[in-house]
Amino acid sequence: MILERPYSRPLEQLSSVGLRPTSQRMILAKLLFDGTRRHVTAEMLHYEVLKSQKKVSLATIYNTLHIFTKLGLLREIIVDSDCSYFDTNTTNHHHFYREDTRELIDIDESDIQIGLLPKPPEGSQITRVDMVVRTKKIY
Amino acid sequence: MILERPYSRPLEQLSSVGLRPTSQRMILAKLLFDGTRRHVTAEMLHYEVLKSQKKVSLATIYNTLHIFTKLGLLREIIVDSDCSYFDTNTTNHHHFYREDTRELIDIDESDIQIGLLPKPPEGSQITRVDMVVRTKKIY
DNA sequence: GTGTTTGCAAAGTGTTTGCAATTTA
DNA sequence: TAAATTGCAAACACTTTGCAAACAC
Repeated sequence: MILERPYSRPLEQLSSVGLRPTSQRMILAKLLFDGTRRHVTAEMLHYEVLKSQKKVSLATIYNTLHIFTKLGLLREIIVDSDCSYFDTNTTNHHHFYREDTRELIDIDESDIQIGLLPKPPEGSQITRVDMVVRTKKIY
Repeated sequence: MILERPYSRPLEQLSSVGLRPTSQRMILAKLLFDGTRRHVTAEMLHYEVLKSQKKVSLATIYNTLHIFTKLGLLREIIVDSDCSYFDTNTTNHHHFYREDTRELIDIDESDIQIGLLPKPPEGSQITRVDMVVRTKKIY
């Protein structure tokens, strides 16, 4: 597995998409773009912020996650109707979803071969292929 | 494409899983198990019930969809954080999701070749593989 | 009769929004 | 100082739940 971002560059991430580096965005960007692939929910991020003795309102976290997603810094992953996950890996890849821990785990695109896709419905074009391999705990 | 249920057998569907055929369940089962593959949301189903001059409360529709899902009559498909879809086709298959119309379209398992899956995370076993091919409108 | 099922209304949950105060450039 | 951003609290949409009345067997 190759990491595209070997070390943290939160400021560069923000300025690369033309966003003002406000203190809240910097706090979030540092947590998100720390060089590892992360899958976070708004609540998880909020908790991490508080844990680090800082403060960003939940509303701002939601707004920021969506802004980051719209600008291509994050990708939203829909696997659970209860909450949205945001992935710092915005390249094409897939996921295991552990239903026991509600945890997402990357599957590299190269680790799964998908054959030719059928033609999309008339008048529409494919934007993205998401494969979710759901798993449960072994008892 | 082969239909597993060439004609409607709502009563058989209910009794096969040991559910009492109450009038509400019969109304819903007739709409759902009409022999075609359907993808419905609770709201859609509610609307169809009202359109046919009948009445089932939304709460009962939600409860019934979940009971049917738990008993294997339906499969829940998660593609949109705004609402849950329920699929009358409970065999392994995949979907196109038209983001413009919010419509699900079946892709037969045989229409897509998926290579070997990576080993699932330690302590977990694969329960299901969901592929969602998202599409958008061509302008 | 007895346990199951229903429907209403209320509550719950994750998320979004309006808007005044604050911050950035 | 003009425009962007934040945070609060209220609003929101979808979904679930408590409970009394109705129903199935």
